[in-house]
Amino acid sequence: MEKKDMVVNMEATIGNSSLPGYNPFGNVFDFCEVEKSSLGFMELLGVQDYANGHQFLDLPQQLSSTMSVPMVVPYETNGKECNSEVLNQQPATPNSSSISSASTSEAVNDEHNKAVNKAEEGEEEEQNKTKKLLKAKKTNQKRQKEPRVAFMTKSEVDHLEDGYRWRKYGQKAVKNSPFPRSYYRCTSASCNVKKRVERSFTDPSTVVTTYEGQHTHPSPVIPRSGLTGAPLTPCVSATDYLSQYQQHHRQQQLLFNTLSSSLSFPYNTCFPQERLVCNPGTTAAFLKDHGLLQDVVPSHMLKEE
DNA sequence: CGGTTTTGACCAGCGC
DNA sequence: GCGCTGGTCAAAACCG
Repeated sequence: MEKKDMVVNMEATIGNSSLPGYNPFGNVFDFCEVEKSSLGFMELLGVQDYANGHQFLDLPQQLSSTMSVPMVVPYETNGKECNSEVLNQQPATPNSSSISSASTSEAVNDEHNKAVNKAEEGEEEEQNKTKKLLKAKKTNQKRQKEPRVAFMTKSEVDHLEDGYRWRKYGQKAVKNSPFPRSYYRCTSASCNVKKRVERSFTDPSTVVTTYEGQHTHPSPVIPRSGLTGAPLTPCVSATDYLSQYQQHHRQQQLLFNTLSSSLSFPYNTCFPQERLVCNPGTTAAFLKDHGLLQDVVPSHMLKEE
């Protein structure tokens, strides 16, 4: 039973980093600046080791910086999630999350439409038919799970701007938590990316955002000129900071999406730090193929060898 | 008026 | 079979 485990690799990468404060993507120092501005309501929280069920508690000290760390929920090849409870930091029940993909929903909608068109009976019977179709469809169709990426971020706002447009389609109370979980779907047609947003009850200042799937379109919001990767400038207000943080968050997700799609995410070999930093040749080729990264990766990182 | 949010209902999967 | 929980649906409300 192979586990696609990226979190352990992330720790190794961070631990071996010769540049304290770099995350595996090399875009951390901006938030060092923020922390010094004493407005730092966001900080590194640690990384959950999903494979072994414990946290790397010393990670904040290793990094000595503030940032949000992308975390990956590993999946076994049989499709079972190893541990989905990022928020509550407790073991999840097996198969606790049953997720139907948007393609499933579309298929279901097709069936629904067919049922509606065919039915000549009264409304009630029509509805019953539709429900039966829905049930049959859901029962027969094996649900496929998309790879997930979870961000733990200290933030005062629940729904962080990440450059994409989302439609909220549900909200549920979470067991053992006073904070509800919100469900969002990307508004772009044919894009089946979803995300869940929930606030940690162990640390209410922490927001856990879990992305599922990969966008099939570029971000509709981000102005490319704004993605320089330059360090954050000193902030004069929490609003300024929030704005810069949100931009950073967008950058991180963009980078993660780009890497994910380019490296057949979830990958289980190495983090892209070497690609981006240690191997200029690879970096150049990489950036040539993935123009967005030029906006995301700090320029000083690209120059290093 | 069109897009988004809210919210109660429904469903699937799991444990007992 | 029953109850619990997470995820989704969809009608109504809301908003710009």
